[in-house]
Amino acid sequence: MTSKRQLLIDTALQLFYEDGVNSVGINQILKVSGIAKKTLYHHFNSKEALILAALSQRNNNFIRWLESHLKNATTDQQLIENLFNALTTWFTNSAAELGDFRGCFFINTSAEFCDPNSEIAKYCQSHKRQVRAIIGKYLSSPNPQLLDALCLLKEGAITTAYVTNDLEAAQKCLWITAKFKIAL
Amino acid sequence: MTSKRQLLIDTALQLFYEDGVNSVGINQILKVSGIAKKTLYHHFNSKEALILAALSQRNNNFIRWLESHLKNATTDQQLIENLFNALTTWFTNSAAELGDFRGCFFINTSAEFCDPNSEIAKYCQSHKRQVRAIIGKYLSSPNPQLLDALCLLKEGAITTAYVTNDLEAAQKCLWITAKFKIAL
DNA sequence: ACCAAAGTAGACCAATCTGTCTACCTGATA
DNA sequence: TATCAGGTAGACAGATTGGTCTACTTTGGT
Repeated sequence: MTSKRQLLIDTALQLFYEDGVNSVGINQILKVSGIAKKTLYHHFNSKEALILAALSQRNNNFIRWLESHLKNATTDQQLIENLFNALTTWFTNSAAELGDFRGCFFINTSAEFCDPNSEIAKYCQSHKRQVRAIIGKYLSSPNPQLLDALCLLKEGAITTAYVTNDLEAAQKCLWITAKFKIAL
Repeated sequence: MTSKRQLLIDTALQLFYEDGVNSVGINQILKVSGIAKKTLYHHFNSKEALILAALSQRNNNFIRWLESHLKNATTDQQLIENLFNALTTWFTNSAAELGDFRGCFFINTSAEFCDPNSEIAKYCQSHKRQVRAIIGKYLSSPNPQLLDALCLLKEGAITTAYVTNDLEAAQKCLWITAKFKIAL
């Protein structure tokens, strides 16, 4: 069955997100999941392939979670509130689907893979594009400048919440957007 | 003399920033710098101590660079322009003092060290506090909300420029601040 | 002139890393 | 019933990791 494959991905994602991709060895993943090494290399060619699978899994989880928070917004103002309120639930470990907050898995993983042409770096880039597209989809009308502003504030909030442990970062973004009535 | 010590720090910082702290081994630093292992461990107790020294060096470089760009601003508007224009020169590799852009060394290093109580994570946190304080110092009057906005946008710009290779991220921040006349 | 600190080269250690391999077991399907 | 993908355990290989150590040389200040 593919259940072992899935268990490997789940375990890898959990550990990778928790400790960083380079800090987690194959053997640790095998130990935690209770799966044999041969089985891992039957399903994945290399550690990199497993990392990509974990990134993909996280991408799916994150996008499903994000979309569930944005979908019922009827105005741009509501969309903005939903977005940053959702981030706050994430930062405060109230978003069970995303696990204990340890920053953005894709930003963190990018930091560990310098080569911007690696598959891993490219995947992280595409994740950010997807997230941007989703937020844009729920805007009442195309508005690249507002979209840029929301994405930049979002990235700033995630980074700030993680590095400086400022759990209010997303709420501050809300106050900021409230101040500038830009194109709302 | 301490010249060897300094050479070690310079080499370590260069390699750490380029490839990530966990991807660079002690032996690589020794090879590049041409310094003996005994000498390294004479000056530093451990790799972690060397990392902390490299972080400190980078902190000094960055703050000196930042301050040089902000100091002659006479209005808040000018300060904001100086800040984000400076970031753009960094992103486009026109800030020689900071080396080829590879994101924020402190964000990247935080991503590699999960434990928020580690000395390294704490140092990264304190760097961000210092940068915030410097920007605040040059505001015409204390304005925590504006300061929050600038810091969040700044973090967002750095992260976005690095992960998605969007070199215009800082310029977008400028357009955004131009739109909202918040407390200027 | 002397002495301690700072430096050299590099062997060595134990641990860990990714990845390969042998030998065997299990269960579903043709 | 035969077959084959998927699974097990774990030894093994080859490289690399951070760090210690010995034995020796260079250098600068008193």
